[in-house]
Amino acid sequence: MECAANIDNCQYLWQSIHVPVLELLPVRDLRDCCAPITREPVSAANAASLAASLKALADPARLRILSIVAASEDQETCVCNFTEPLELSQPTVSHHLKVLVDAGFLEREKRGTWAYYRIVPGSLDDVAGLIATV
Amino acid sequence: MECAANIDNCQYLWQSIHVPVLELLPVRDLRDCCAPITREPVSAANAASLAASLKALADPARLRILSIVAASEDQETCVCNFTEPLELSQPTVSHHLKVLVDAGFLEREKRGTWAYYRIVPGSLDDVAGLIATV
DNA sequence: TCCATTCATCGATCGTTGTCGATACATGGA
DNA sequence: TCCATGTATCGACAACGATCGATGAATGGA
Repeated sequence: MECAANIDNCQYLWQSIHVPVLELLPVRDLRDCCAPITREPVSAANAASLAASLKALADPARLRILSIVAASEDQETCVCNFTEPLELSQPTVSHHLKVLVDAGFLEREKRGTWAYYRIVPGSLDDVAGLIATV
Repeated sequence: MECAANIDNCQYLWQSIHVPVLELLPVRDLRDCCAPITREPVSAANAASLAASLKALADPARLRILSIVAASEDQETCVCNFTEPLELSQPTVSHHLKVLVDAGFLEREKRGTWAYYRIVPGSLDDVAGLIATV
């Protein structure tokens, strides 16, 4: 289930990238105050999609979680490695991990009693690229 | 006052970029479950700073506002151009504009009765660059 | 089979935030 | 000076989200 949600999210991100965000359109009517809009701004759907991804990133604890995973030797970490540096309870850490998995930034693999998290390759760069195209 | 807040925010962003986010540190103690951490993760302060910037961006209306400004012919727009495409009330639009100005993504200039907004050059690319370094 | 450990989920709390109507402020024209 | 217009601010409300303790589910070992 988590895996499916993850794939969906990746596809969503992928679509957002390959949809032309800014397209040339005929100039609109002049107004009293401002210059006309020469390009079609980002659509409401694309804005909502990117906003959802950014919302998943816009939390100090989640940014540090991603950083901790990226900084670990095997590029993966179990939950027990987060609670101490973040100074957060285990349920709270699990909550943040779920948000990041659902948003497509982390993938989860359970081996025995432990759950290991890895960064989905390219996911952060994708969002960074989308921001620059707004 | 708004101008000062704007400058402060830019400096904050600037510092975040030039502070080395990931620094090499001696390997920590091995644990039972996970590989050791080989690099120092992003600090709590830097994470909070970046999260604040991302939080300002993580809203569909604000992303569309930035897009509308970027798509306008003179790279600047007055408030009256936002309410219609966003389908939001004027106070709500003003609220979002204030958030973006406080976060350092927009700058505001009042000419006569109208207020014009421009994108602070490089601000979006700065955040995009920071995401890739997490 | 029983227990300890790891992690996810649930329910509750409380601060944050997006939204709007009402209002205040500023500007320019009559 | 008075009024119309554009914009910001205020106050309130509802929805959201970060957090935690308690609990449940799964796994592995004794």
